[in-house]
Amino acid sequence: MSKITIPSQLDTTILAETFKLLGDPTRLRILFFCLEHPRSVGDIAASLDLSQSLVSHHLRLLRGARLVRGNRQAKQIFYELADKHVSDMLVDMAHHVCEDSDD
Amino acid sequence: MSKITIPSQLDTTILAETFKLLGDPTRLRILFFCLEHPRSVGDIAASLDLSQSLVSHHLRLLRGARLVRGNRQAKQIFYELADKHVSDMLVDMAHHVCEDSDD
DNA sequence: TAAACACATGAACAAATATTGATATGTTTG
DNA sequence: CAAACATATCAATATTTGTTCATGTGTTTA
Repeated sequence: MSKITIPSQLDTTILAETFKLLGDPTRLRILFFCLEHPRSVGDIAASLDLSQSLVSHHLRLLRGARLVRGNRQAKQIFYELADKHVSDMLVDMAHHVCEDSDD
Repeated sequence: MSKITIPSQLDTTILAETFKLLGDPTRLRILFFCLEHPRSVGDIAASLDLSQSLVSHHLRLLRGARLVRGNRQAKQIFYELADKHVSDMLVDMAHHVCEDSDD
């Protein structure tokens, strides 16, 4: 049930790559910005004061890890979190950081 | 209730630093190895086939972020996860990665 | 079809980071 | 106190990674 399973070295690498992607403030800001509803690349760049190129680069990485997905709507592409797993995890972690208890 | 709270930019930086620490395979292996019960530095190094120096460096970072804590027992220092928050989070994330469903 | 718009990509560079090897600190035992 | 042991720290290096600038791709509108 609640038995702890230690991941293999391979799994650990995969898990680390996901964490690594979340370990950048810019990428986290993008993710949280897209948390409530899909956002266009331009909107992300303008609202977060980032260059369009930079946003695009980060989105590519996030896309590659299936953390976000985007769908075209006319000229724009709207990005949202890939699934509920991801968004739940983000919100959970945010809460973990907010809390300060040591036990 | 289940209202999403978007962290401020400062919180995003702190959150990113935590993720960044978890975003290294070696560090993750160390953490999972110490998940069940405290482990000495030498045991970690030997079991995970890492140099003692490297393990010590990583433990320093993990210690700084209060992800692990160690207490001396004679010559050795045994490290364990800092609190249940951290261990739960690790286990949860491991499960997230293991699951493959898109919904 | 050509121009305008929105986004993606490639090359290049600076900054951050993991790892190593040598050395220092602290603890125990003779 | 000296030697042995376990861990920590320092300096240096090699790799990774975030960011920028210039350019490319695809979609819409005139």
